[in-house]
Amino acid sequence: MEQDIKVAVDAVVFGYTSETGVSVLLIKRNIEPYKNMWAIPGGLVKNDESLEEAVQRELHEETGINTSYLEQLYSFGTPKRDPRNRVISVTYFALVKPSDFQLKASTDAIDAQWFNIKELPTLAFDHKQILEVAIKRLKSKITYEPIGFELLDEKFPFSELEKLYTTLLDRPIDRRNFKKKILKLNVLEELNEKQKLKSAGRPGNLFRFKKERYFLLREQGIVFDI
Amino acid sequence: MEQDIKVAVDAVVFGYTSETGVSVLLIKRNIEPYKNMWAIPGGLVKNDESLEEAVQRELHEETGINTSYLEQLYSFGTPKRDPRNRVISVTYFALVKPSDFQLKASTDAIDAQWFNIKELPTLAFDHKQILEVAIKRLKSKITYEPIGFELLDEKFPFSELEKLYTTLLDRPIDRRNFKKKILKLNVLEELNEKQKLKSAGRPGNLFRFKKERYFLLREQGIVFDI
DNA sequence: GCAAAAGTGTTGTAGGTACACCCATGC
DNA sequence: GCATGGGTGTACCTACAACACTTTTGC
Repeated sequence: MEQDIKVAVDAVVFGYTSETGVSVLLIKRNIEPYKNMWAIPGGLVKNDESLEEAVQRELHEETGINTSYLEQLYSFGTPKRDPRNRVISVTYFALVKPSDFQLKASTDAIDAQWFNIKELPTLAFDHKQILEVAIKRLKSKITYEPIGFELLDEKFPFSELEKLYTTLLDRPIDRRNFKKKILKLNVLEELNEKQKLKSAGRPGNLFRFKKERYFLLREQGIVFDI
Repeated sequence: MEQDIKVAVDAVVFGYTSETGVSVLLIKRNIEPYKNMWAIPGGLVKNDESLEEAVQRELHEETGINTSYLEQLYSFGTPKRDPRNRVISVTYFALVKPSDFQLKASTDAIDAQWFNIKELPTLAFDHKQILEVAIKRLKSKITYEPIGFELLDEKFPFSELEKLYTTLLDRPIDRRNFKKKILKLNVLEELNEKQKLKSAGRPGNLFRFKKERYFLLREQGIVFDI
């Protein structure tokens, strides 16, 4: 028999806010199978578009989001992973700043929503497994590439970066040592602005990351340990 | 129009011998397109087999090789990468000991042969690009996982391991420091046998790697720097 | 003035790097 | 005996980890 396999792309999109922690973007499915269940955004690749184009398109259609940090994660192809047909899914890993976007649902999705990675709902298909791979990648990546900056607002107090790392690594970090290491990368620019605190406490200086230096480091596959 | 995309798997198989250095296994295509050109072994996935099963099957059919070290590398899906149809290729990365196998060609391949990674022939499709990704992965992986052992014979003199690393890293290594680092991993067992040299020189002790310890390290995603 | 959060330096230690001479074998 | 390759130890230095008190702000 002729090969009868479909090709899909799915995107695991991570975001971070200090209130909600590290979150992943999920959509509520509007069609069978797994109707009304939460799933990773994605869909079938069109005949004439590249895989990357397909992810960006599906992501935009289903959630309204565009992302500048997108890398391939893994391809899943177990025969029965989709009950309808055989579907190979090429999955992607994306990082965004949630505050940059207003989530919007679409025809295929009733709803699109951020979920803290520690409080995930039951997921459609093998998406639980995909998320596990993605979360593992995120946790490992943050220790050797300064991707934290993709997740933070343009200007942020140093404590935000520290909170992000603490959350992801799931352990406390020594503030002084952490700051020394990050500053040594020379990727941060300290601004003459202070953070606006909601409550008591000394306001911290705001930082911005230097784009050129940051992209240079990423290209060189920079290695740093936290 | 309905989706019309085929799914293939391809395997980049690396081997090492001290005579030929780090080599990759290629097949000479027996069919159009790119007939008589060298290519990475692979082929279309069958409807009811997993991706891993497909790679192992194709690899065995085309070259006679079985591999115990196999991991997914990357998926390539540019629309025009195959001139016939749209084909998504899920590529894999394999390590073998060339001495374990007698290469044999098959119907789809006139010939199967090892090529030093520095002396590659012109390749079919986008296989040059695939190989570049694979070689990059190999070079980086060898610095943080002790995969070198997958490439060496069961018993080997320490100098073989050193040669392998020197070749892959493309720089000289301090023998004493290298030995200290490797031995600290506690993954090697020193045997009471000496190497048989072809020419002059003091014969070295043979080593064997401790399987349990080695697999434990791999599971833990061990990090070591050369 | 007190609670909350940010800012800041030093010291000890472990691990990495650099480095050169002797030993066993083949011819 | 000479050429080839293997085996081995030390000293310096850098980089990381551990660690606590002061400052600024809100209330």
